[in-house]
Amino acid sequence: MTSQDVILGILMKRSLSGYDIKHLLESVFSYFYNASYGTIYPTLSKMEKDGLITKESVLQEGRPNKNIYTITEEGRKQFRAYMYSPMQANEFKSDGMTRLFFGEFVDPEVIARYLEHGIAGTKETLARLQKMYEDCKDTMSPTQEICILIGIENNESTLRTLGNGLDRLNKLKLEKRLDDHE
Amino acid sequence: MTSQDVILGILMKRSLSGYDIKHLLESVFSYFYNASYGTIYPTLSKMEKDGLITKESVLQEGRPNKNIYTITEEGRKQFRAYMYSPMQANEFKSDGMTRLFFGEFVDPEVIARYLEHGIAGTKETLARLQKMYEDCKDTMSPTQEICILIGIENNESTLRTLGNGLDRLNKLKLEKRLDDHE
DNA sequence: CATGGCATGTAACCTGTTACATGATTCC
DNA sequence: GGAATCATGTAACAGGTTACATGCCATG
Repeated sequence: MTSQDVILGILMKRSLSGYDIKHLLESVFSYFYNASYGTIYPTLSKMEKDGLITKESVLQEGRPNKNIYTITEEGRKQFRAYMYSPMQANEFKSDGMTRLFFGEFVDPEVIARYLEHGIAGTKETLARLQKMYEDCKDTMSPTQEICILIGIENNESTLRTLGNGLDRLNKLKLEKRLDDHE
Repeated sequence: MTSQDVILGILMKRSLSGYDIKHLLESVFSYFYNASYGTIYPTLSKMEKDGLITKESVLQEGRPNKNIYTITEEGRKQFRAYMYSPMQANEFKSDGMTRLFFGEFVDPEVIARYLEHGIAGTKETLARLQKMYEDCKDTMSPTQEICILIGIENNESTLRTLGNGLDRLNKLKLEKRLDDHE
């Protein structure tokens, strides 16, 4: 999965500008994919050069001009090729988990901070996904609904597991305190 | 979090070779971090040059020689700096979720394959984590235990949610079939 | 005799981010 | 007056992967 594949998928439904695409990625996709302008604009240029999309400049008053990109038949073909290509494994990289793994080298208070930070972040993501689901569930495709429900369920579970982690940590602290009094 | 931070953390406990580090990453870390030899060896060289670790060549008979790396006081200082630096957000990139999101453009059978692929992969990860937990739980630090338990719980949840997704999909297929008969 | 484990290393490549530049308009 | 939104783009850099090169030993 490259940014090109994702952009092609987005353009399958309607023509958009690079700016629009970025906003879509931030809202709907943010849970499983992300890209910066520094990726999007050069990729769009390359795709146009390769004939996968066409550019139409739209003049606007009071605002900068827009470049609206439309997928070509060649682009649709390319997108289908992606959708039928072998699947790539998920990629997950967690600074929080890494720190937790090395937790024996820092104070328990720091570990608690790690977990609390994770809990706050997960809560935010969850709230965002739930809001999105409420706002869009009538206009979403069935598989998009599955997709967002999976995201919600996963974050709910992560929230539980991080909470459990914090409980385990507090239990450890308590045990240690009891040991110290022996 | 860079590969340097992770390598420093690993060397905090004992001195290891690049080859050993790679194997550790594959087994214990694979759930939340990964690096290839093409990252590990150049990083180790750079770290030695920067005085964070020292190299000791160990001659072996019947096998290639090993370079065993040991963390220095400077390296420990650097590692502590990482552990107290601001936390980075988790990174998650999912080809499967992306395809699911664009599911309206392919046959339902293909979507089912996506989900089944995800289920198989998650089961594998889960089995690996559970085996690791059984094998190592007596030698793990408390926070490492929390870490692996979080991984297990998360994969159990993902398995449930993917299963739910498959059920939802089958329900949709059924509804569609009923609609077609009207 | 081929495969896989042990062990290190590099060069070419890919993919992506950050930070900057530009500039008008609207909202507080 | 300052910040945010709209809108595009690039250059420098970071961080990584893949594939290859080397070579011996043990196992099937």
